[in-house]
Amino acid sequence: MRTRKTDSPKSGPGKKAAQAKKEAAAAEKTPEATPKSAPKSTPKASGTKAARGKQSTPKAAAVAEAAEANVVVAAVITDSEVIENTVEVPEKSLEKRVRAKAKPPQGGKVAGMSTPKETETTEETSAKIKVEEIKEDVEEGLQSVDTSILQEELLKLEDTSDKKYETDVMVVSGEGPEIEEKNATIDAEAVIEIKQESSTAIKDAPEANPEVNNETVTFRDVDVKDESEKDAFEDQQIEEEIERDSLKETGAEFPSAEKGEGEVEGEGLEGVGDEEEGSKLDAEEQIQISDMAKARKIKKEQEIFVGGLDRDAVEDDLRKAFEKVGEVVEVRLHKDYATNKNKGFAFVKFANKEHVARALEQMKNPLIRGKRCGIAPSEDNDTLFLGNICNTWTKDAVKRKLRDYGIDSVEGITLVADTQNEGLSRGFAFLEFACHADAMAAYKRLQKPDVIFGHPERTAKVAFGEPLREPDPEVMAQVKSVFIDGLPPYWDEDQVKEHFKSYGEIERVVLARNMSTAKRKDFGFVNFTNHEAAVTCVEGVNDTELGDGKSKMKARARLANPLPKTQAVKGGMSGGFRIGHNGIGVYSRFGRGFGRGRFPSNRAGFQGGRGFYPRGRGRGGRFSHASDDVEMPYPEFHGWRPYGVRGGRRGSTSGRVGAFDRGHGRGFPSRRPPYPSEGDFGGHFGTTQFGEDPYYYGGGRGGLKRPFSVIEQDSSYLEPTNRIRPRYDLPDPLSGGPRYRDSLGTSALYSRDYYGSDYGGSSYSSFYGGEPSGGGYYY
DNA sequence: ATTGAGCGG
Repeated sequence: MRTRKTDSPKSGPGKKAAQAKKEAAAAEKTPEATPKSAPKSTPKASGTKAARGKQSTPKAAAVAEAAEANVVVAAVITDSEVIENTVEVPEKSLEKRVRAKAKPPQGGKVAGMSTPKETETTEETSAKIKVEEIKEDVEEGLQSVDTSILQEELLKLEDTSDKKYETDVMVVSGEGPEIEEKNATIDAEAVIEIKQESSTAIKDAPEANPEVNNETVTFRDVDVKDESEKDAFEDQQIEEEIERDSLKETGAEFPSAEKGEGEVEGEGLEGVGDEEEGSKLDAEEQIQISDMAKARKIKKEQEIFVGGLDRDAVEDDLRKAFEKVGEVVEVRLHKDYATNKNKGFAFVKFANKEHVARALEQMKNPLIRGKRCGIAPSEDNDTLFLGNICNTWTKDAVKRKLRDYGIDSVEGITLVADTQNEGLSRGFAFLEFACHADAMAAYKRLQKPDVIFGHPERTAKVAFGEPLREPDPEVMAQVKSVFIDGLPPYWDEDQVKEHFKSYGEIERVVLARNMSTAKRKDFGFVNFTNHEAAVTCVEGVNDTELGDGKSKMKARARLANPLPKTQAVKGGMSGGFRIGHNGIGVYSRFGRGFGRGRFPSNRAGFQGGRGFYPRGRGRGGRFSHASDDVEMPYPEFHGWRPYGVRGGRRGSTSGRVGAFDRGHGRGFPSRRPPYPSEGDFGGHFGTTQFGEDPYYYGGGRGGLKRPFSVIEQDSSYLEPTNRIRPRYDLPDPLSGGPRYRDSLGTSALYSRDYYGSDYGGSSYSSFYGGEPSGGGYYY
């Protein structure tokens, strides 16, 4: 059963040129010249490697045909209905996307296949994989198929033959009404070759031809009804990955990467998944990474993320909307061909970053297709998650080990402590880097199979960190109190006041010493009479040493957690009263942002621990001004639900209508009670099924690194590490692994940790019942 | 316990 939609997803001007270019590139390629993508081979598989070498003419023909086609290669597993993977330009992305989107076949059957250096048992496991099994899974509708994995497996099977493992490939060419589809049945290898051809073809033109980036991908995940809510994040992740590869492939275009075409290509085909021995990234690789990161950054700066789109919105709707504020160069609307609708988000690329800035200024909540949306900058993640660390290790041990692996660019390590057991960690840490390039380089290095952090029989897990949350800028802009960690314990209130009075008029000082509740006694609060003084204090004090010479202590200062005082927060009608309810993604970082470095932020105070607000003269000054918070409050952007949703929540998009409306007492998802403003702290957070909005983009220019919450509802998405190198540490094969926190668990976790202890249960007056706004009960 | 600790009123 063919279910593919026939509409043409793309319609970019200049596409023809790109196509021509691709064709030309493809023409130059001979099948023989195509380096085998060399799916990582296990020892067992190596015996069958020969199969890869053989080139058959029918295949070549199919390859040629596909390469000629301007875009889509849809792979359908023979005899299986339903499953299709349709990928549009850039073709090179196909494999990556498929891999990224699909979850591996059940039970870890495939789990090891891209992890050549796994244990003996693993190899055996993967050797047992049969295509039929995969097909069964497909037919059962249990999951989508990771065709790249399938292909790899096919190649490993001793008896792989063209006959046996045919795969339907749908080639779509043309555009608009002239779109033409052809089905061709070819063998699995040919599919791979097609992919390879495609990927080589695109390398000629990525940045030069923006339209080739006008990709849209669709996957028919039969086990998911409505994926839209999680798609944004994963798609961006995937986009990034693709982009990374794409840039990598075009390394030759970058000044410092002087690879020959063949090499570049080979390199590119190896992709992220390659797992060569070798302990360090070589210099060239480093350079490449840094180059692509630069290019990436530039590209990212030229675009914005648009979320909360009406599902029926089309590229043109976006274009029209944003043309008002800048020259729109490209609209990448992510679509779901299964439903023939968009996925609710898009990336809009502008001519330059000034236009981006303007858009961010003026189009905070654009009305597109009649629906209020939200926008955010598109940014990078500089934080790595490192798991599987022996829990007795100290931060220093981690740091040393990282050095052993040649990673010395870490700017900060947050080794998460085990609160129960003094001195032990919870076995994971966050590594902060100065930039995405550094993080990426480290990521690559840590991917290698020799990376072990003391955990017996376990390689470390590496991934990009999930975003932390940031409080509403408007709210933070009113905080007058500074939380200071590392106050000399012998200071009393007066001494503290004396020490900080230079920053502004101090209303009051509260020391932990005098708090019965405080576990530590080395922190305190300095309450100024105005926000500016608090900010000044934070910047002045942070990372300086305090003390009278007896014992100096390095202090860390942050704006204190805002006190959720009703409307106070609202500062009029516009504003972010939903403290702790927003979903601004923030990656904590050290030593950046604030002049003297910065304490790692966390969920900005709405986590069991109150956070340090990472904003300020944010992020290298790219967008922020110190006054941002004050002068330019960003309206909220409430989007989809973040975390899991209890039954039914996820089933439809209708409940999301008006999700971005706020402050008017209406427009919230129908199944969700209107937010009482502080109910977010109280009732709301106590009620775990109502999670935070993941797509809150409060203008995002502050610490927002990624406008998503990454928490997954189900396990059909693989995070980077998994895509690249599945591990065997997934205790529950059916769950997709422990990293996929289930919705309720997640919800509960967040509810408790973020908001529970401090705010939970408190009853604050409802916004809807509310007191008049204004005032601002912040300290 | 493989996605973050530390915050009063």
